[in-house]
Amino acid sequence: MTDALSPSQQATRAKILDTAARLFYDRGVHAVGVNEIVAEAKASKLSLYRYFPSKEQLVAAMLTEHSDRIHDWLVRKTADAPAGPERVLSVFDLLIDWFAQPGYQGCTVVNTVTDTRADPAIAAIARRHLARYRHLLEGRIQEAGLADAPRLARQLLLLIEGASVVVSIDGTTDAGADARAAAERLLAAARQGGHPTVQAAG
Amino acid sequence: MTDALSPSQQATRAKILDTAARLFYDRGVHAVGVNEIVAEAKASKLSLYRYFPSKEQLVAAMLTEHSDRIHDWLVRKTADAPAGPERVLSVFDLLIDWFAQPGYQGCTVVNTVTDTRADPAIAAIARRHLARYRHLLEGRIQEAGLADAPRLARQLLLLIEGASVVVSIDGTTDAGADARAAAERLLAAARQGGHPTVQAAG
DNA sequence: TCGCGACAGTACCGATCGGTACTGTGACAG
DNA sequence: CTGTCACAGTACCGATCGGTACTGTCGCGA
Repeated sequence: MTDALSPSQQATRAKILDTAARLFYDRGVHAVGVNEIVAEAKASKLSLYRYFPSKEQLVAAMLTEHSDRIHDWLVRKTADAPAGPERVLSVFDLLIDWFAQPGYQGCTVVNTVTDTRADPAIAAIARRHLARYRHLLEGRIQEAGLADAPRLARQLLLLIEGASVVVSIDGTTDAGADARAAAERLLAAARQGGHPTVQAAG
Repeated sequence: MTDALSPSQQATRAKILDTAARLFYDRGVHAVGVNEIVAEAKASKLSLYRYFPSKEQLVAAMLTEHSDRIHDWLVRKTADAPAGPERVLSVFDLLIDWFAQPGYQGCTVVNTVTDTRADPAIAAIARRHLARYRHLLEGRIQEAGLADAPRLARQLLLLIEGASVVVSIDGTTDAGADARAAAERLLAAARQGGHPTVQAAG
């Protein structure tokens, strides 16, 4: 095995990856060239193409690393919250803080899959990202002893992704709180155990 | 007033606009050049630049027209549905059909605002689009006699936008039904009049 | 019949794109 | 001291970008 990278090589690779992630997020994949990435990262194109065979694969590596980091962060942070429904809702509290960060422009995964519509590798990373997200939510919901966890997890994910989109378009963070309130109601309905419909409620 | 366009001029303009809308939706704004648009539309660049001063403004015109058309379509179709909560839910039925169309790649407004992140004109069109969407939902909710219409409208919009994103990434249409079921529960909770929380439900 | 204007088509412009080749330099191992 | 390797920097490649200029043609109104 000679394909292991030395510490300094890892540092160069990471520097390029971090710079690319920041620029891609700020302005979009198509609007940022490799020349700008290496200039900003104080690296050379030779280094970039040593670690990433093409711009496409640089984008894929960036997105994979980002998805992994977000997933680990969510797992760790929600584990700190008190058990029960509050732990499920803690996901929304994390997101509300995230949305409020200056320069928030929506979910990196969603933006990147939109930027690179024809790339099946990017699409696969995005599908995996959503699947892991649902898996995390489902686990937290089951821990809270709530029924119909798979469906609830899928529904909460809709609120999360919707809030991310609306926040980035509206420029306000209200959508985060709206999503949390909606999630609270959906969880409450599940705790009541029934499947009330509009008709049945009349 | 000599700035009115003759019927044949309107036809040329519309042909370019429709072709641009289709190509931009399929592959993204940055991935489609003006040469390809005029070739596909069987027009000339001279015609394109006669009616649209730049590619940016062509994109803006396309998005404005698209937003108007979607809004009119939603108003008209939901007006056909029976009054009451079912009319609110009819929005989701329309979207479920829409998501199932072959080649569905997400909401044009969201995709375009992601593609052209730095363009304030596009961002303004997108904000207006969401505001009209919320206004429509709010009206339908009020017609159904449900309380807390503004908040409910904002929450339903999160479900709609979230479902659009998830459908386009997952490649399945399940998210539409999930969004409808979640909306049904939120409407039922509003009809019960209370504001139940997870804590209060214990 | 004549003339005007919208038209499709094409050649072209400068700029920028992703990607390659090649410089010289500095660090480190034998 | 010497060879090696990763490095930053730069010049360069063909291709494509948005946008302009200029053909010749067609249709319509006077």
